[in-house]
Amino acid sequence: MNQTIGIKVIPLTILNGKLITFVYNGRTPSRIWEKNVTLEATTAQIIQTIVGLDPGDGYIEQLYTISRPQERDFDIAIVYYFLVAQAHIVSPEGWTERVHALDHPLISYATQRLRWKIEYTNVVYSLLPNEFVLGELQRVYEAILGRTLDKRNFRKKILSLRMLDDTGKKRSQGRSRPAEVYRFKTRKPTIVEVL
Amino acid sequence: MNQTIGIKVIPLTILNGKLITFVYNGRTPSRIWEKNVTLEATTAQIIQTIVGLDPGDGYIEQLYTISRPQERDFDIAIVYYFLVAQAHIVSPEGWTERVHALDHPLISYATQRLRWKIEYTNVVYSLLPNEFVLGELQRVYEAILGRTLDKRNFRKKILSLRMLDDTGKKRSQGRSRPAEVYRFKTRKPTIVEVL
DNA sequence: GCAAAAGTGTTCGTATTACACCCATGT
DNA sequence: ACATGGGTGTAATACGAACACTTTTGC
Repeated sequence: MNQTIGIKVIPLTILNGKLITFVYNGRTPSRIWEKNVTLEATTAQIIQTIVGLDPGDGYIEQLYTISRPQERDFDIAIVYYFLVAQAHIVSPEGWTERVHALDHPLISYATQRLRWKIEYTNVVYSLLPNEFVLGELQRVYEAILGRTLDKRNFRKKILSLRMLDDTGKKRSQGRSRPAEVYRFKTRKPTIVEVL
Repeated sequence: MNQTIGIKVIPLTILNGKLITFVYNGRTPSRIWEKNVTLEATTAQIIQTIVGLDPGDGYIEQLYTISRPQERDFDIAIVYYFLVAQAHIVSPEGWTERVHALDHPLISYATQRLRWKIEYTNVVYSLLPNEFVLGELQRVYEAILGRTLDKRNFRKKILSLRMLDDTGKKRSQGRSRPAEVYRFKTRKPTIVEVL
């Protein structure tokens, strides 16, 4: 029996104001790594074929490499997470929703990394549709940070980062005042100037 | 020919006020990973046998896993860095000093991670002897951050973190006023309370 | 007219920066 | 006596936290 190296991908999305992950038939999406394929390409293949999503629709980041992962299906697992907006997830067949907290130490580690990342990069874009209102953005931050935020302070902070463009459009949802619609200046991972 | 997984260790230390790394015969210390040995154990072995240091004398952290590393000696390299105080490095035979900046993108990534870590943990302890004076500590911070710091502000901040104990001893070096000698409260990685 | 979410400023406390001089020692 | 690094305080500013009411729409 030989060494097997696996790539695992933890898909993360926001559903109903919660940061959640999905498992497929009780397992984290994964595949054996084959020589002459980069780790990044394998990760993309997993997202494409197992998760059933377009890797380009989300944000991929390497999380950690562990030996002897619990599942015993690999000797080493190189773990990535994949952030994707709920809107891209079309047919959740065979998928089981899992709340994020205790599944795996790696998921809470991913959450930690995310908390830190959304403070100084624009990667939250990957959890939102192209156009959105500030309330939606705030709910994403709150889901990741696990606490509520003050609306005024949040808007002040976010707008000062100058990572959003005001589309000029307005959107009304239900019986409430219509909100300004925003869009990310860029949907590529970018470090936000803290000025 | 089969897949080969390598573990690499980037040793980092402070020498003459600079954060540097060492290579051995022009290569980063590494070895092939063998099944049934954890990554952590292999890393410790590399530090022990190739770097020639005691892993317990420094701080080890996983950095990143890459496929197709330049050296072509592995298909995949799982890279760690090892922080160690200059004082522990006894016989640098076969070792070549390398300044940190451009060697490898991973080294600048390690530097980034370090910059962020020393702000909220006590891991700098690993780059210092048991007892030291605040000037030495400041020089370590400056080497990692790559800029000079104001002495008064530095002392205020560091002492407010309450991660140091005053030994009561004084040390004079050369013709200057003797300095208070400090010691880390604990030499285990600890998250510093930001109070 | 009422429910629901959007939008908007000010105040306060804390943390960060900038900055200059005297001290204790070895030579 | 002088060179060397150690040690100390204050003022200005920037930043984050707390906080309440008005607006626009759908029903």
